[in-house]
Amino acid sequence: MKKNELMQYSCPLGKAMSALGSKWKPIIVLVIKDRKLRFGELAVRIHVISRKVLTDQLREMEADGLVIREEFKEIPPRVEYSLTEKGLALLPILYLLEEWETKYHVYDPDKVKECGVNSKKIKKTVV
Amino acid sequence: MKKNELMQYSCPLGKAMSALGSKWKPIIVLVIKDRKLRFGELAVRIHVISRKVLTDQLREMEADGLVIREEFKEIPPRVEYSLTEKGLALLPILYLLEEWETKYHVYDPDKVKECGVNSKKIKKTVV
DNA sequence: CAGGATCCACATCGATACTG
DNA sequence: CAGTATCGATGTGGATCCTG
Repeated sequence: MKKNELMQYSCPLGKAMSALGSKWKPIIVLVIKDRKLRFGELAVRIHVISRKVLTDQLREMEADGLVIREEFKEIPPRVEYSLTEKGLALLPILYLLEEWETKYHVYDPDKVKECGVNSKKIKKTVV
Repeated sequence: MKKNELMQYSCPLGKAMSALGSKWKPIIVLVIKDRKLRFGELAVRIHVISRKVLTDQLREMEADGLVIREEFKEIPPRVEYSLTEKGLALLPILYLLEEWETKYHVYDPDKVKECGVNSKKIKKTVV
């Protein structure tokens, strides 16, 4: 997502969407939600995402002030992610979005496919 | 945005984001907001977006039940777009997002750049 | 006027291999 | 363990030209 192109027309909304407008960020926020998680735990919980992309997303979210990254200088390395106040403040809005989707949901088999977490399979069959 | 890959882990949120998770859709919703707009009017108001992409986005939003497309068989052609109930229901959430962004906004010159509508320039200089 | 069709450039994603 | 580096495939956006 080309962030810089988002900042136009409706500025605050543009910026908001640049902070969470990616595929993964809202989901990452929901996954971290209430407890610190290590990188590996995140990777397992959202294992449809490659580790590289997960890293990228987390870095951007850190830069956007959504998550806190704590690196422990240990062997083996340990890194824990948690939500900032800003990230936490996003939760109610995400819940509203879920409600909204649930309420106005029209079942469209072409779009819904499956909701399994094992997307490898989905991806292959869908694409 | 590969919509099909969004439907995992957190389903309702995934679907919600697939409906408005693109760069432009939230902005389009805000622009249409309270009155019907013709295609050309939309294109002018969001003139950073190419007409092709605007068309694509509107088509997807129509399929997602966010907007209504009314085509008048006239010469010259006229097409008017308006929000569905579902699209309207999204407005308060978008306003919350704006509030959220405004409240937690941290000024980061590397990210904010400009909020001008003339993004050609922005793009060139940024990239 | 509102687009459809093409073509091209560029980003982004995913897989793999490697490192401290 | 938690990344980084690299490469290739895929997707997406923009520009241009064409049509009813």
